[in-house]
Amino acid sequence: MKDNLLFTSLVSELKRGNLTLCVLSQLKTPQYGYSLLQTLSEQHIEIEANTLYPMLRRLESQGLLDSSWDTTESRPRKFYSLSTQGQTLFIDLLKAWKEQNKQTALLLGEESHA
Amino acid sequence: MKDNLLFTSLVSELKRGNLTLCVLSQLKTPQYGYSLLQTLSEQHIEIEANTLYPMLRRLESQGLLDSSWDTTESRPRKFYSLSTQGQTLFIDLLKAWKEQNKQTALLLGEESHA
DNA sequence: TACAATACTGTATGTCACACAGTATAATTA
DNA sequence: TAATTATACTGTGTGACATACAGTATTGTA
Repeated sequence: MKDNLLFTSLVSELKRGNLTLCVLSQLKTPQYGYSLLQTLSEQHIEIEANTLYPMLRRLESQGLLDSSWDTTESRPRKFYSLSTQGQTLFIDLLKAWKEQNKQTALLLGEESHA
Repeated sequence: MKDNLLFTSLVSELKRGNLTLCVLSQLKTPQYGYSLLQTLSEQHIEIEANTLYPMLRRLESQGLLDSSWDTTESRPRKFYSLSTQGQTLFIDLLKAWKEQNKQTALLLGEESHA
């Protein structure tokens, strides 16, 4: 719809924090990168491999995710899941997301019928 | 509530794109930095001066805002308002925001009663 | 047997929120 | 009337992140 570069980058900024929340929400049960990519895509959450893989490594290094390699299948897969800290943080982050959305919607709502 | 640094930075990421949208929404009528700071604060949108001022300059340099100095009052004030391009972009960005929120809410909603 | 799909790693770039530092005037208060 | 606070900005640096680009290697399929 919009081939405007500026628009694209603003939408990207819009997605930024949301993507982390979405990924965390999916990792109550272990998943590996590629499966997450597909799950999220099916749920209409667009995230690129180039974004997801670094993000998973980052979240692990921050202590929010645990990981382990599964080598029993045909192909080695790195499974990630929420650590204890990750679970707690996800709950708080979800709360923050809801609160922020509520306030933003109020602001934009008032504007929209002005 | 949370003095956790990691949590703080994740919330900050969450706000990132939203703040731009909020600021754009307020500039259908001209406002200056300091007044915006107060308006947004009253509407429970937390944004720091250190964030807002560079953002206004950025949005102007990107062509989304026009600006003009008002020197008739006691204190010089730089007024910003949406440019034509800014108006169009705001409408598209608002659409993108709504769509993204809908999809995210669906994903998180399904998770929350799992 | 070539090609697409799967499943990653590693590095570089540009943008942004925010910190920190600074300038300067008006209004308030002690 | 002197000190302080609120107003109203500019400028620069840092760290985090999304994404681009490049690469590795295996499996399934046409």
